[in-house]
Amino acid sequence: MPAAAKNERPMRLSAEDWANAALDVIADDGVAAVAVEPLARRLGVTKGSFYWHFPSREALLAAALERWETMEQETVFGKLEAFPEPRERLKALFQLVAHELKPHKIYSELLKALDHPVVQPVLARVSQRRMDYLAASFRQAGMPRLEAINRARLTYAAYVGFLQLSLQLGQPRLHHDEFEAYVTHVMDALIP
Amino acid sequence: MPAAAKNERPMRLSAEDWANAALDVIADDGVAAVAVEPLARRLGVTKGSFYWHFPSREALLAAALERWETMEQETVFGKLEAFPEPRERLKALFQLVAHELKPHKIYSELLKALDHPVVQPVLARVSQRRMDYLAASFRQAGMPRLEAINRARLTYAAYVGFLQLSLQLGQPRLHHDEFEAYVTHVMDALIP
DNA sequence: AAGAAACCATACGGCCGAGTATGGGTGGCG
DNA sequence: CGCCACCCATACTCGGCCGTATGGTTTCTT
Repeated sequence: MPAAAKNERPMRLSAEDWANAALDVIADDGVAAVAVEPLARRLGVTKGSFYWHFPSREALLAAALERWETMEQETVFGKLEAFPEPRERLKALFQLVAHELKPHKIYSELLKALDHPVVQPVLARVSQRRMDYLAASFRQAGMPRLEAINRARLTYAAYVGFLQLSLQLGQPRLHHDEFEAYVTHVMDALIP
Repeated sequence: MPAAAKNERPMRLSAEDWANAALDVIADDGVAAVAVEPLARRLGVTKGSFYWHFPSREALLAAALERWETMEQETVFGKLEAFPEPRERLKALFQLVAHELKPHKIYSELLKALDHPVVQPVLARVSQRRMDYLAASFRQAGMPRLEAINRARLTYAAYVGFLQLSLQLGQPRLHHDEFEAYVTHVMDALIP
């Protein structure tokens, strides 16, 4: 990653660099803020560069989302393979989600851009995978099938809502103690 | 409301008409879609009309949101005054939210526009009021104070997440039976 | 070193929406 | 009737972003 694009004049970029920059913008200001010319300024080049790598803005979005989807696949599920106990795995998942909010910023912004035709199918896949994973874990924890599915829905909805409320509506940002109390409460209420 | 703006040529508008039209657009296509010129076309007039009633687009948004905030105040809480029993009131609230999704479209779209400085404070107020109401109900149902607050947070997060997932990501739109099963599951899990 | 390929700058046309200026029409009210 | 608020149309300017065209420069290749 060509992090410092400020001083070193001769900076050649690749398509991946553009996709990464697009993801950064999405995380900070949302999908709507992904514009070619501002992005080029941010990278210290002009749009003449961009249109060599991509045919259109849409293509950049598609590439960025594809990149994000594969990355999220590995990071989220990878860290949970270590927990064979379903209940412990669920607790680990809750803790994981609760304590590193930064990687969830992109998901939250994509959620806000769900009307965009390029975003919708990606989010649909990712969300479905996650909910299936949750349902399977609840099932392994002893729940009957339908109940596990509904509990997964509820849990994932609580996750999504929590993201929107705490990330976007940054207002009532809980402090450490009461936040931990909240996480504990959620686990008690949702994990059988 | 001057619903049919198609044929009757001499149609005078008021500031309220513009605010209502803005709310319609928000419900359908989000806050970003509230633009003066398209709105004027939709109403069968030109922007010359708009800039008589409002000094800017921001002012229209502010007026529309103020209007929405007062209206939502009455409708949502008004229907629940009939239930003195806290547990019954909570169940009624869940049923109410689950079965008339249309009035929640605006809330969902505003949630997606939370980065907008005009939207943020309004949503913060409304959300806080609703969560306070939830917390009070849980408390009346016998929960200790802190637990009631956290349960209110969880419940409201589940509501927000459900809105986003079902309204925006319209994909896995549950059918009647399994939807009712889901609502029942949620009530069993969250209402003590 | 010569040519090809990769990468980028400059400059242009076009769309669309925000505001502004200005004048015209329609109502009520004396 | 005539005046004055009220309401709207027309016709601009301005800025921002998309996409295209074209030519220049660097880097690889042989």
